[in-house]
Amino acid sequence: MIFTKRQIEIIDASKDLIGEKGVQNLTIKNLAKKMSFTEPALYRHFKDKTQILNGLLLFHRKAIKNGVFKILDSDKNALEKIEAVLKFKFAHIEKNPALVMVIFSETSFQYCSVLSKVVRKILDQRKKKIISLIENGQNEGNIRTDINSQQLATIVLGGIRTTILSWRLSGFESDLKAEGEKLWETLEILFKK
Amino acid sequence: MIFTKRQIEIIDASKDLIGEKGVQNLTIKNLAKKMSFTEPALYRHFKDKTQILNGLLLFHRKAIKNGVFKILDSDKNALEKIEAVLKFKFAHIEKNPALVMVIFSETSFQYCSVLSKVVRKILDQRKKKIISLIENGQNEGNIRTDINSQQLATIVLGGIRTTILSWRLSGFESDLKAEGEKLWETLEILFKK
DNA sequence: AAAGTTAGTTAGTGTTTACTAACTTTTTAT
DNA sequence: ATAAAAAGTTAGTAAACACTAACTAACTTT
Repeated sequence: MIFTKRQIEIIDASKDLIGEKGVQNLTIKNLAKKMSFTEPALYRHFKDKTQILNGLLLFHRKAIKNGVFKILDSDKNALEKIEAVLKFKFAHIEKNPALVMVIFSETSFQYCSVLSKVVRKILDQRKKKIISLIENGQNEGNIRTDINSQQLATIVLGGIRTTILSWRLSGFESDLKAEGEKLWETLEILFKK
Repeated sequence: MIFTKRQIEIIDASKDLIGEKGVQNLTIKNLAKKMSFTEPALYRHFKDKTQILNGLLLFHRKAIKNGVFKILDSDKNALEKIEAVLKFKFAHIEKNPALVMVIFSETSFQYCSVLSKVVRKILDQRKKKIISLIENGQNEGNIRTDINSQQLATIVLGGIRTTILSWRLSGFESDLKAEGEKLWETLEILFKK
């Protein structure tokens, strides 16, 4: 999927709207106002509202994917890679608080099949990546092997999610990066052989 | 807060509607249909829609609170109590899948101050309880003390949340209780001194 | 038996929603 | 320079939304 300039502008505006007041703040009216043109103009660029949200998800998925790929391709060991991925994600999210709102809105998307599929795919791939990193770490001898990779991945993902949730509930005022560091310290101790 | 019979029936119907198709499926129209009476009749029992959702949250909060209190009052040690609380929660949620949808909808409530306060309070109290249980366990010498209770609580809550999320994304078809058991096994190993 | 209360009804309001048809302006290609 | 395509406009639609006014049947209280 490739986006035009205008489409990216619209995706960006959508992200801002959601970041300001949640998914229900993303209406065609508000979006048009933010873009300072009229509502029908939006339909020149996206078939319907679902496609805008779909675009938002795909666009940022690509951004995150690129960041994560660089880390995976580096010559760090698995444990260091997990740390780097974690830090990258917290940094990306701190810069784009709106994304959290989107990710946390799986519920709202659940009965829009197009969107729920995308969200599911994102979460699924993320889990797979973490699992394989953990397995690498176990093979390298840096991560304990008395708990299987699947379970350890649950712990990692859970830690990330809870940390982000706390940040959101604090009104984005707590220091997400600092909390992320703390989380990593904990995970490192728990995971070491 | 005390509820009439009819209010509880309405709360129950709301829970079902949300469970079927998410929060956005809870409309006055659908609710009236499910109750098989007309829309205005609902307003004899609740001031507005927000109060219905509020009622739903409070009603189930009470149910969970009662269950958890029994566990806290028992003569188990802290580690056993954490295990019992975990299992109780997974069991309660397996029986009331709709509740998950509500809990996972914090985002949708975030900009309705009444509801966001309630959700926040629920999550906050839950965290506090887990933290104090962990501290008890640390004092009893059953839980490692090289990681502070706050961080360990993040891990517990994260594990719960991720497990429930996976279950939901599986369309409520995976075995939540079994996944809960696995989670506990993992936590037990990780937490032991 | 009269008066009041509770819990329902019918019929409707105003607002917001996503979206469209028809027209105009601007940009691009030849 | 002109034709075509792209990107905007105005004016509107139908459907969904939460909610209300006015009325009534059926109980309860006194």
